[in-house]
Amino acid sequence: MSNGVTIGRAAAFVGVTVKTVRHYHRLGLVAEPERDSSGYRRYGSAELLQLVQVRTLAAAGVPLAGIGAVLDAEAAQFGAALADVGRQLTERIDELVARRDTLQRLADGDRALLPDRACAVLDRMRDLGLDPGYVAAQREALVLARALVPAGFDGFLGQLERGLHDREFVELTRRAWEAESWQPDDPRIEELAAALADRYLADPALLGDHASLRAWANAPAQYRLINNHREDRAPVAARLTALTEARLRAAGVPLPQR
Amino acid sequence: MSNGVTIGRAAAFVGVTVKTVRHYHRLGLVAEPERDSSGYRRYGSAELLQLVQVRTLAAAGVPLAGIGAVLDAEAAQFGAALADVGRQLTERIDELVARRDTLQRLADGDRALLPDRACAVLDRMRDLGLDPGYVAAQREALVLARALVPAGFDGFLGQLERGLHDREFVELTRRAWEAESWQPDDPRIEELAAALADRYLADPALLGDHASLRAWANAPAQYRLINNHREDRAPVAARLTALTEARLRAAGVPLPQR
DNA sequence: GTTGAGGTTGACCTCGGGGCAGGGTGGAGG
DNA sequence: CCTCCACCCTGCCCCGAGGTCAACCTCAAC
Repeated sequence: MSNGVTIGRAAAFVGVTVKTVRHYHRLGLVAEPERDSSGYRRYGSAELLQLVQVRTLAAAGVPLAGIGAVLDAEAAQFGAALADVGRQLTERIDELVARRDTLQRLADGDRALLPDRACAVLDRMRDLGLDPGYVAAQREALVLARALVPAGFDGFLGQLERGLHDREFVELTRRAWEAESWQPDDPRIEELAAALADRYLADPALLGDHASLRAWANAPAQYRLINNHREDRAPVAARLTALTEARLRAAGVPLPQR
Repeated sequence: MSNGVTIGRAAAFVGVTVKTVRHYHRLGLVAEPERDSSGYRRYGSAELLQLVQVRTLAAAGVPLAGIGAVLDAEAAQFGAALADVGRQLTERIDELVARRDTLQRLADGDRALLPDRACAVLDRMRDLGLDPGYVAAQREALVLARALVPAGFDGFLGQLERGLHDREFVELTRRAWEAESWQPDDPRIEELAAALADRYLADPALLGDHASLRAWANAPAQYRLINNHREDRAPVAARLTALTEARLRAAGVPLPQR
């Protein structure tokens, strides 16, 4: 007799691949048809009908794992089940759209990973003639700060902005970066630390506002990490920072514990 | 010294799970930090920075496999790479939206798997008092026909509609369904087949229009499958169909070969 | 007889991790 | 000291919806 069609024809009729049909069999969504004398599956109309039903639901986005239940459920539950699937689809769509929006903000120019205000600060640093290496280091510190201490990020930015408006402070910053080429025991390092501490004490706003200081105090581990960033590649700067911090602490400034 | 933070803290800082961090290590997206004396990973700022960068891109929908390349690429390629990812995201979003739309059409009432016109035909069958079992069988045949011979589907529908407008034909259909309770050798079966064939020959439009007939002729395997659907559960109807077809062929009607 | 198309099973791959097993480590409390 | 609890380590299998590769078998045509 050789009743029915082979799997290839059945798959073609319904518009799927042979693999997919076998996959549905393995999941129990479509009954296995009888085999002919040579072991080939022979599909009759009943199996094709199931295949069409499963395919229609799958193409509509119903997860394969839920198709069995949907087909078993009669009328009343059927609509509810489909509505449920639709809700899940909507959620995933919204998530993907949000991702794409984030991506577009990232791709907007090369200013990835940081908001516009931070990019402006970095641009300003470049314009002031600060070393590109220093600017890059600040950029990394900002990226870290934003992720690790989001509550203190705006304060951190404000602190940087204020520093850039202070000509003397900018000069000190420039020298501090140049100090990297000095010997580690150069006596000028101590001098520079003292000058920096004096500047901070003369204008405490350079250390950040109240909210910002509190945020840092609440996250000492993060403060240490960000503050020590690039320490290995800039040992002189590290020593400079330590000396300056010591002086500030001695003057009563409540910096987070090291 | 115990420098740096453990994996759990690092993960919490960045807002991911410990598993995710280790996953990134395995993919080479974040450098493995040094281990302390007990074998624990100790994260410094450099690793955290990488983690933040990777996380930001991943959250924006960049596939992990592409993040390495994106981070390596400088400025110019960076934007292009992100734009590319954005395009892929848009494609997937469109696909999901299309799925959801399909789903909503399906969920609209219990009339799944078939278009409105077909549902109307089935409703009309019910209204005419035809047996629910018969209507269900016709529904399955329509689902199959739509998937297997889309070109002939509208013609098939039209054929059914015309039949429903023919009072005598409806009566014959009703009797044909009742015939299932007869013995397989009941002489009334032959009579009924003759009456059906006569009715078809009296109004050949009941067999479908030209386009429809051509579509069936081009898909004999599908015709056979759909025509023989439920044959196993309705042997009398099967015999009835065969007898009727034989008469029609004898009268010169070009039905597809069995 | 041979060739090419199409059938059979099975095992392994995708992507972004989640979950569990089995065991080690460190600090706090009885 | 012992125990509890939280945290860390590695390694394995799991998810969805199939794709891909391998090795072999069968059918129809030349």
